[in-house]
Amino acid sequence: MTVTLADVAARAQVSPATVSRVLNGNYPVAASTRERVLKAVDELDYVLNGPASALAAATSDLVGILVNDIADPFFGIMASAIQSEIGGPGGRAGGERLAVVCNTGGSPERELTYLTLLQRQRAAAVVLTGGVVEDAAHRAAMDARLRKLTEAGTRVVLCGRPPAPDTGAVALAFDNRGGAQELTEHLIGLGHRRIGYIAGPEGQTTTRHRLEGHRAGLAAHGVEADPRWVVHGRYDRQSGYEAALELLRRDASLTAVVAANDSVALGVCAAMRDSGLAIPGDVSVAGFDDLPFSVDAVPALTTVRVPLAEAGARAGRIAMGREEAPPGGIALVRGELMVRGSSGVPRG
Amino acid sequence: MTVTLADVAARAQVSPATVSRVLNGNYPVAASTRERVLKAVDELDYVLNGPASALAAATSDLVGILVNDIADPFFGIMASAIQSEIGGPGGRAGGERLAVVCNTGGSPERELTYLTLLQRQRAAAVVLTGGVVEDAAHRAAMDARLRKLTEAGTRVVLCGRPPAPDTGAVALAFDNRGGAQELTEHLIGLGHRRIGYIAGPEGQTTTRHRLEGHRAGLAAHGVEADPRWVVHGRYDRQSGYEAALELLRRDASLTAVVAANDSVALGVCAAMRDSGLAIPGDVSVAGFDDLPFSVDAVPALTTVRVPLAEAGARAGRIAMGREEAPPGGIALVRGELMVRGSSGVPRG
DNA sequence: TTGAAAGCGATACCAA
DNA sequence: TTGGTATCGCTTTCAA
Repeated sequence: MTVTLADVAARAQVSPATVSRVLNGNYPVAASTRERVLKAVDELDYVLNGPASALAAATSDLVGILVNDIADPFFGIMASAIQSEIGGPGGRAGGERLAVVCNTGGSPERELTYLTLLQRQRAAAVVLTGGVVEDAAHRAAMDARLRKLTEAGTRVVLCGRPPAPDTGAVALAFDNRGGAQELTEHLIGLGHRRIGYIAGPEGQTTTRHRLEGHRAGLAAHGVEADPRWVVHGRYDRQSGYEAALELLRRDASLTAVVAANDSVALGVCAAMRDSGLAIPGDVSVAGFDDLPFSVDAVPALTTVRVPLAEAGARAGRIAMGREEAPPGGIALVRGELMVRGSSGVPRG
Repeated sequence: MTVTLADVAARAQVSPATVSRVLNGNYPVAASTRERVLKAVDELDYVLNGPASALAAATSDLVGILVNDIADPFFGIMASAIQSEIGGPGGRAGGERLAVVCNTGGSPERELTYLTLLQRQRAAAVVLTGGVVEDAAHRAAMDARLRKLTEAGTRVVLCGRPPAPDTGAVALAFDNRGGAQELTEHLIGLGHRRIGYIAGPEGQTTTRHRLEGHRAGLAAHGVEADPRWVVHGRYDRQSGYEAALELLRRDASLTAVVAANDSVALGVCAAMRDSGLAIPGDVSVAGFDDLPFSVDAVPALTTVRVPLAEAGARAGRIAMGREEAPPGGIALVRGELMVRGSSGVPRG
């Protein structure tokens, strides 16, 4: 029915072993035989059986990418960067690896389940992106799974989350604290003194680190830090919308708002518009290099550029083993934060 | 070394066949034995070998999703919708399927290569999204590949591209013409008469259909259609930026611009800002339900809602065989267009 | 309801 | 440089 390696071998009048060698190209084969084999492959329109070869070779050409939600442009860019790095068709590496994108939705259980599924597939590598819930039990479970993976020969990269010592996973951390602090100081530099902050979900690493950075920024300049000026929410637009209204309800005299990520910031914009709060012409936005819409869709802006896609790309490189783990196992990369500050605005 | 099914069988004191049955759950097994097996699985921390089982069963639990670029929010949303539909962990289906996301970058060759790679993996289903190059040779090659796939038992869905008769693939078409016409008429309804149009890459189905719809809209209302008011570009932000400038260079008296998709429209916004063209307060934007940023990031807008994610979800459903192909093999869904019109604006 | 055993289709080691 | 072949780990008849 379907064409197998043996069929090709028969047609080319060689052994299956030889065909395999030609196909994998990692073994010396006479030019003439190679010719014949390739011709047979072509004539029979032969397609290798992935599972069979993965079974025999004990490794597949699948690379897992865990993201919070692939519909979020942030993770889309990460996934895209990693993909071009691992080199499927069109990738610079020229390999033939396929990217398995897994939406965890931030759920610890799903995260674990996906890791098991990827282990089941004997994935060549797994890249975990974004923050993680700070929970001892979950962390232990994760570490166990990660260790299993690396022991089974899968390369594991933590991209934007804390290192996991003794698991064999390589970590590529983002400097969430530093990024947050820098951005808050940017607003302070613009003259703001009453700055609201919309944080991510409580209990997540990124949430905590960014908030710490924000506070550090305020402290460094002796700026007031009213606890009522901090609201927690999810990392999405709707949450940003609601949080912005809540902030203004608590204190309408705020002159700037820091949103924990771009999607949240867009929600803030929407809230200000819908609630009849004018968006001033001299609004200032500080965001990523990589989420162009956040920067370009709002007029009259100021940008603090924060390279990020490069982090994803680098993670891919590490996943594929083309780069060693950086000294200490960690590389610091600029964070993934966005600040939205409006001069002299909103008063409800 | 690694735990196998046999190990579990030994520990549970049953045959491998029984363990397999328990794990797959599609076969009657005594409750007591099942207990023992599951206990053994747990104790040994056994993880099924995917490739082995795929080889034996001649099918995998991988679902391929071909997109232009996963970094584009449009495709991110599509991929996300399809994923939740095919039911990995957390999906409603509760299955254990993994999504393989493939970035084609619009390249016909990559498209073909990826299809081969997915065939190699014995993918359970493949969903192709977005438009396709209108080229006889490529079409023939694609059809051949698609036929191979369906013959091998892979379910194939064309989502947003023309049907491919006799390939066994199910098509879920977007009404690009209708959507474009509707949106252009929306602008006409707002009083615009000098409307620019930024089209996608020449030679693609979506490009042609949308442009046709736009022209039909103009014609239906006797509105002028100056050929100079149409510029072609890529479906990305930068292209929109350049095209907008080009349009205004050609004719600064335009009062509205239709962009062939959201990313392009964002580029238009940026161009207007950078070139010092004021963005009026009463700008009107018509876009998707699903790309919130395009709608929310621009103040004072009017929206024409065009459902789209539902198409992706439906594609997933069809891919998984939970829904039959609609009558005639085609379902029409609202298009994926965005209009950006500005009243009484830009003059350079 | 359970077991025995024959594949599934490549890979890679050992010879030649 | 090439061939023979055991092996990978699971699924699935066929019997019992």
